[in-house]
Amino acid sequence: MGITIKDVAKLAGTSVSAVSVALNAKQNSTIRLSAATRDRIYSAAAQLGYVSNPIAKSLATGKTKVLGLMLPYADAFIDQNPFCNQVLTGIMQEVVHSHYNLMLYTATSGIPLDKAAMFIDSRVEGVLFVMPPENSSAIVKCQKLGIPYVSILQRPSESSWTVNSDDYMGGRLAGDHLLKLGHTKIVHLKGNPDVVTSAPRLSGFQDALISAGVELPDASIIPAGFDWRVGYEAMTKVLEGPRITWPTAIFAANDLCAEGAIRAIRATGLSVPEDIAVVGYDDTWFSTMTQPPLTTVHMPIYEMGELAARMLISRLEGQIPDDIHPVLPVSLTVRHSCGGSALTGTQTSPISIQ
Amino acid sequence: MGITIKDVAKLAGTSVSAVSVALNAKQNSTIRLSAATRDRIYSAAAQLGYVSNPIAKSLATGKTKVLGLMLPYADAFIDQNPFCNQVLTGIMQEVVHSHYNLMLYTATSGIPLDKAAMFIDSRVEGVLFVMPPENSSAIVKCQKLGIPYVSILQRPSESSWTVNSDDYMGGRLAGDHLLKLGHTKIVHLKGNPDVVTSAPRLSGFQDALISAGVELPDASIIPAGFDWRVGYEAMTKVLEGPRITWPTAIFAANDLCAEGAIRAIRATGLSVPEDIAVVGYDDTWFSTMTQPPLTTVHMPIYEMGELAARMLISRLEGQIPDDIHPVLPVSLTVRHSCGGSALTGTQTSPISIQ
DNA sequence: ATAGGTAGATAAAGCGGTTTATCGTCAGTT
DNA sequence: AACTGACGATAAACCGCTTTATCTACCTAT
Repeated sequence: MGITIKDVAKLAGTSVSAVSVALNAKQNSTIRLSAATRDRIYSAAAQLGYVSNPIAKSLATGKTKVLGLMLPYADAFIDQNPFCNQVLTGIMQEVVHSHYNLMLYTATSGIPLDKAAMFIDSRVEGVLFVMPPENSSAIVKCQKLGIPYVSILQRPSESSWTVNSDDYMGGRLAGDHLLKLGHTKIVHLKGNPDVVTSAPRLSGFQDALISAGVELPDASIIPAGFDWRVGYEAMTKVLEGPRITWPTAIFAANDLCAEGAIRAIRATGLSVPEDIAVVGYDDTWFSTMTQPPLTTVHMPIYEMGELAARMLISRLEGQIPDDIHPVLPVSLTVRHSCGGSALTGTQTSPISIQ
Repeated sequence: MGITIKDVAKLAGTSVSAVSVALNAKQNSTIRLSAATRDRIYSAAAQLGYVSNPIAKSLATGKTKVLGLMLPYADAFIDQNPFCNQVLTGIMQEVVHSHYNLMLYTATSGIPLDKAAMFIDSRVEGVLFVMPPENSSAIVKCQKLGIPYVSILQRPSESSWTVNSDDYMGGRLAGDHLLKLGHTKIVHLKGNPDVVTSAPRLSGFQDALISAGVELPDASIIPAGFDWRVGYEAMTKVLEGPRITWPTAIFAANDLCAEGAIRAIRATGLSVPEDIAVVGYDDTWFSTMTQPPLTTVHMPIYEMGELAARMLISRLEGQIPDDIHPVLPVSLTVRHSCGGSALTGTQTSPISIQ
C-alpha cells in the first residue's frame, strides 16, 4: 500500500519521469530510455509491487477510464424485467474486455432527477442509457457538458447515438406469422406509449394485416404495457366482451405481457394455443418458461448491449463508426404458443442492417 | 466546462482555500470565514455553475466515494437468475441514497481472475461481493490491501463481514411444511455444492425429518443445482426409477430448479401438486410465474442487498455495527405447488436475528 | 576546432483540489 | 504601552502522476 512512482524511481535510481514513461510504454514520447534503464525500472516496480494510482493518473491526463450506465426506473425494470439484465450482460461482456470500468446508476423512485443526473459529475468519460425517458435530464446534461453517450432504445436523432432493433419488422413478423396460421381476428396488447418501441411495433403489425387485406379495428388495439399484470388485466377486459368479439390470436407487447394474457385466457377456461394463439416479444430466457413456451419475436438484446458499449468506447477513442444509429435485425422464434408447429426454426427479418 | 475553484476564488475575490472551506461547509476546519465572505463565494460559485472535480478531490483526500460490486459469473447468474437482480436492486436503493457511487464488475468466463481482481485497483473504497467463490482472488486482494468488504452469501469468518439468511431454518421450514401435509417420501434436489447455502438447507431439511421420525435415505438427496435445466434432469432421473420409489414431494434447490422439476413431472404425465408436491427456495418474482405458483421459502433478498450496502458504508464511515455477520430470517410463502391450501399466508421463521 | 545533432535522462510545471502553517489586525488585559 | 488571543483570511505544501522544457554528454560533419 502506498507505493508510489517516487519509491520506484528511488529504487531504480532514476527520475520519476523516467518511471512514468517506462511503465506506460509510451512510444510517441519525446523521452527516450535505454533498454538498461527500462529494465531497472521494471524490476524495481515488480519488486515493490507497484501499481499506479488511477486517480492521480486521471487528474493528470483528464481521462477517467470510467463509463456510466443509466438503467431505467429500478422497481419496474431491473428487478423484474429480464430485458435489462440481458442488456447489462452484453454491456459487461464488452466492458470487461476493454480498459474501462462501469459505473452503475438507476433512476429510482424517490430520487429527484437532478440528483440522478449528478452521477455524471463523477467524471465518467461516456454514458450508456437504456430506454431513457423522452427528455431525460441526464441526457441533456451530457449534451451540455459534451459527454459522449449512446442510448439503447431511443429514437435516433442528430444529437444522439442510438442502438435499436427493427421494431417495425418485429411487428410485421408477428402479424405475418399469425396471418399465415389463418388468424384474422387478432388483438394487439400495446406497449407503454412512452417507450419508443411501442409505436413501430404496432405499425409493422398493422401493415402486415393491411397487406393481407385483414381489417384491424381500433377496438383491437388495447393499451397494455410491459409487465404481466397489465397483460392480465387487458386480456381479462377483452374476454369480458361478448363471445363473438373474442379474438383468436393475441400479439402482446412483450413476453411478460404475453404471460399475463395467457393466464387471463386460462382463467376463462380457454387454452393456448387451441382457443387463442399468443405471440410475445423479446425472447429472453423467460419466454421458454411459460406454459406453453412462447412463440415470440427475438430481439438481439445481448448484442445490443455489446454494440452500444463498443460504439461508446470506440467513440471515446476517436473513431467514428459507419453507422451511429444501427438498427439490429429481429427474427421470429417459433415455440408452442401459436400452435402451427409445421413452422419450425426461426424466421429471420429480411432487413439486416448491422 | 473546466470551471475550477480558482475561477470561483477570482470572481469572489478570495483565496482558493477560502473557497474550498466554504463550499465544503467544514465545521471543524481551523479556517474561519465571515458570513459575508461565505456569501460572496456561494454566489460566485452559483454564477459560474461551478461543480467540484471529484477526481482532484479524491487525490487530495484519499477518498473516492466509490463502492465496488462483484457479481458472480455472468453467463450463469446475472442474466438468468432473478436472485442477483434483486440483490442488485437492494444495493442500488441504498447506494442511491448515500454519497457513494457503484462500480460494477462481473466475473466473466474468459477473463482471468487476476484481471477481474484488478478492478479493485481502481481505488474503490469498499467492495460488495455476491456469492464469492471459496478462495476468491478478489477477496484475498481486498484483505491484502486492507479494503473493507462485505459478502452476501459467504460463510461467516473472522476476516469477512457477511450477510446471510437463515438457510438452515429455510430447509427446516420446507421439511416441516411437507411433513405437515402428510408427505414422508420426499426427495431433495440439492444445490450446487460450492455455493454456501446448499449444505445448511440440507441440514435443516434433514433435521425436520429426523424430528418427525421420518427416514431420509441417501438416495433421496439428489445433486442438482440452481437453474431449471439441472432441476429437470435430476427430476427426470428420479422418475426413471421404478414407480414404488417415486417420492410424493420435492424440496428443490431454488425456484428455477423447482420449475425444472415441475416440467419433468408434467412430462411424465403426473401433475403438481396432486401427484407430487414441490417446494422451491428464493421467492423472487419468478416464483409467481410457474404453473402452479410455487410454495417456496422466502429469502429477504432485497433486504440482504440493502443491508450489505448499509454495513459497508457505515464501516467506511468508521462505525462498527453490533453484528457483522447478520443472518436474516426466512419464512415460508405458501402458494399452490404443494396443495394444502388450508395453510394460507406465510409462516415466519421463529429465529429473527437482525 | 567548432557547430550541430542526437541519445538519454532530469527538473519542474501542471492537473484541481485540501489542509497546515503563517500572517495581519483589532479588541481586551495588565 | 506592551502583550495576548481571537478572528479572518492567505500562502504554500501536498496528493501521485504526466508531460513539456531543459540539460548533459558524446558523436559527427565541416
